[in-house]
Amino acid sequence: MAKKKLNIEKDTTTEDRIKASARAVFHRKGFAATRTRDIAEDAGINIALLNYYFRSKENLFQIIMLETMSRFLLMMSDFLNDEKSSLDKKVELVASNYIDFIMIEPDIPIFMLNEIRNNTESLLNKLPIKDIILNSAFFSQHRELVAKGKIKEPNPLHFLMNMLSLVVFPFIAQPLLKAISETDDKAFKELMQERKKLIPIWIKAMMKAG
Amino acid sequence: MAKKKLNIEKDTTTEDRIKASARAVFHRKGFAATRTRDIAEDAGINIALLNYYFRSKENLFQIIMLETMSRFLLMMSDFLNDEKSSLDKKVELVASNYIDFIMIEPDIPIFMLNEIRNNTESLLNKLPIKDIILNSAFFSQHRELVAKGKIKEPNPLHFLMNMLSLVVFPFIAQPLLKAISETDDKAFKELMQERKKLIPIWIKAMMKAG
DNA sequence: GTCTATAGGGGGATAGAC
DNA sequence: GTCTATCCCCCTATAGAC
Repeated sequence: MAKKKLNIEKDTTTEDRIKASARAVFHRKGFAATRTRDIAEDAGINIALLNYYFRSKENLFQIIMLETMSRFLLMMSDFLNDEKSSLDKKVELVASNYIDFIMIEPDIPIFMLNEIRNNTESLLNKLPIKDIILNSAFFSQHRELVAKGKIKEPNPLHFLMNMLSLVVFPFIAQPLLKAISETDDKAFKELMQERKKLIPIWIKAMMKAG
Repeated sequence: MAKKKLNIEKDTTTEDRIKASARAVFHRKGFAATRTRDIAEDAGINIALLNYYFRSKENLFQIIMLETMSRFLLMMSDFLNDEKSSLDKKVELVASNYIDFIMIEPDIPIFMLNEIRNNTESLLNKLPIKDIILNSAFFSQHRELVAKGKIKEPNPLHFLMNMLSLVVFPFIAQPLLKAISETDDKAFKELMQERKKLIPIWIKAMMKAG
């Protein structure tokens, strides 16, 4: 233990190493609590070089934030727009893939939601969020099923909220839930694996009920 | 508009006014992004006085954090331990009251979850979280219904997660959801009102399904 | 491109008058 | 108790050598 693994690979450019470190530290601590020193140390360089490449902490943050959000959005778009699959299948896709994604990068959800709160829309307006989500196959399929009477609650926003809630929230509340239930890391991961199968079943039951 | 309402009431003690301001600012911006100057200004006093009463920013934060978490825990405990009501009824209680609570103080959930992430358990261990939640009537009722075959998924943690997810997550993701769907504040509040009735119905359907 | 040294400023905390 | 003035550290950013 001890000795943290630093991000000093020889086969990447300095710029990329700084970005990788910035991403890691920003995601873990958020903008305000992050010091450029931490990023520089993690990347194995000094602050001067960081500013040489990225001008300022603020600017570096904007770059990371934009990339992280684009990545998230692109992933969502892929799942929600797959024309071939049914709505049920899409729920399975989102649950399974998104849980896998968050397991690998557990800091991203709370990081994004927290920074969005502060940046109040400045960033949100730079991305075509509305187009991607609202015009997705996911939403039009939902509309069809509502028309056919297969789904009771007609508002697609409730549907989207429910799906994201059940998938994402347990990770955001992870420390609290662990403390409540004396669950260790291994057991928690198993719970999340179970949810990959359970969430689609639950969602299906909800659609019929209310 | 303009002119922010400052917290300068004559009928409270200075100490209480500082605490009220600290609570407001910490909740909104988190520990790292908060400056003691902001708190002092909001309370209508200066930093010297803040340190006279509370010694340090860190100490003031600990006090606020502990109070906020205690308050949250006490509320949960009240809902989950009401011996008279059925499990279904408890779900209604939590959904309805907790949504009302968050509407009044929308910053609390993400504030708590975010600061818990940084403080890593130091604070969680000061509170009797486990006892209050795990030994609650809520959990024993859940166990009974599992035994009777009325609930399919036996793990009470899934049940707790689902309930909290459906209630809390939409508020945490509020800015994102608003951006996605072009929902304004009024419409969003109506959605949350609808959820007070919908969540208990959904939960009931989920229990039977998986 | 990368470093050392340092400027510049902001923010938490304290001394001391009232 | 409350204020003004000030200290001092830490952090971002830049100047300038290599």
